Amino acid sequence: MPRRQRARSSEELKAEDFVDSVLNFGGAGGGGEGEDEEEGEAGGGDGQPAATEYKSKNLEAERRRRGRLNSNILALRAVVPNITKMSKESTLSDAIDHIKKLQNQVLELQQQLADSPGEAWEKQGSVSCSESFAATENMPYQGQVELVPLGPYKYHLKIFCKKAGIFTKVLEALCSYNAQVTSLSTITFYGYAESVFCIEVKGEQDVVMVELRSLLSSIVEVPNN
Amino acid sequence: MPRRQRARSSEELKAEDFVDSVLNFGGAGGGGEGEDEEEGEAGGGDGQPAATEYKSKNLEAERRRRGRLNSNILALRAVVPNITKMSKESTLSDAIDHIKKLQNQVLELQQQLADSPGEAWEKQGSVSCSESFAATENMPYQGQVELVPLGPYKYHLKIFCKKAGIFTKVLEALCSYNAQVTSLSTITFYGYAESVFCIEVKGEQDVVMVELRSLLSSIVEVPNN
DNA sequence: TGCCACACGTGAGAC
DNA sequence: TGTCTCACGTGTGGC
Repeated sequence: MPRRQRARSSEELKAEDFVDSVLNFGGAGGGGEGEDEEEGEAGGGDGQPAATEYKSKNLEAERRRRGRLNSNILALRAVVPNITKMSKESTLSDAIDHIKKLQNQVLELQQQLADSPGEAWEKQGSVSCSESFAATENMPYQGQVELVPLGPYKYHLKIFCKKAGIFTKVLEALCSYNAQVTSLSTITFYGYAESVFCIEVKGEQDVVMVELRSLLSSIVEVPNN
Repeated sequence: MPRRQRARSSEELKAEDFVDSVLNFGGAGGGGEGEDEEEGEAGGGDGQPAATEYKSKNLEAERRRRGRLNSNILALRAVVPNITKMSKESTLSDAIDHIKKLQNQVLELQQQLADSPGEAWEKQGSVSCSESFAATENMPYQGQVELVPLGPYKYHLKIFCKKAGIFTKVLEALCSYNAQVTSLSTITFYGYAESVFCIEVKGEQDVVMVELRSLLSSIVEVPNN
């Protein structure tokens, strides 16, 4: 045991020599064992006082790499709201949990939004609420578009569809044809929606309206994304 | 220069001694400089052949810690879909980007859901879409509830309000009063919504319906959350 | 060859 | 006191 201790201390001394010689702690380490490196430095002839005597090939590169890694950990800690402990490990764990939570949240919200239109009645309401509706199951789904002339430049646009994104596309299509929406009525049931737009298109010819109708049909009949 | 080289090599020798003595590379390192450690081992008296001679206090602990850290990095790489490079640094960067993206997505979806009823027309459509609506600004907001008897156990429930959560609460209230919703019509405009429910309440007395109406009023007139 | 990313064991410091 | 976390420089393998 004492011999082991002796051997260990001798190793430690050598280690200190080595580390100090690289880390420039030589001044603090001081004393007798420092002589070797100082000798070496003096021989090196560079004017610097016990500094920059030997650089391992990739000392600075490794230092930079550590810096980048640390910055990333820090940035990760910045974007994760719930940090339990200020340690790398818990930071990573919290980040993982947070990502999972966010992914679940996104999935939930998308589900809610997809089960619109009309306020996501069935999903947001509890099951008993859903049951309180008169049952009308297995309604066959078929997107439909009607464009009915009402008068000069006025039309009724009726659309029957199911998914949310379609409404936005319809609105954009109307915009692209300079159609003014003067009123809008939507009836919803079990996630299906029938909407009636009152639109005004100033000075457009019938052929253009046929084009618009065709565009709307392609939108509504597209498979639900 | 040659002297510097000499000094450096001497340091390297010491370093090798130290590292070898710890890493048990002594056999490979062999030769003259190995004598020191072997001497130490022999002195130590443990029968093992040049192995496990000295363990820094927390060698295994640090090894475990590294393992945990690595596992976490691996787990992080597992939950992040877009991994650009198989490196720790890019893994962390990708994780950060993914978290930011998810957070934005959640915010967007929540916005979309909150800007219902009626499919978030104004928000999802671009500004030009919003402008294509005939302007009806500054509509004074006042939640309203009407409960009109239609026949035996049948009522028309008319609700005018703005926010999404209210619909759910209304539905729950109807459920709690055993009101069957036979049909529903919603008209939306600029985020406001007027809904007409056709409901059936079997065998309830008028006083209960007054109670229900009062409950619905308290729901609708609540400040927008 | 150099460059890059990684794992390694160690010492220092916090608790 | 021990335990834990971290930063450090080095060796090594892949390109």
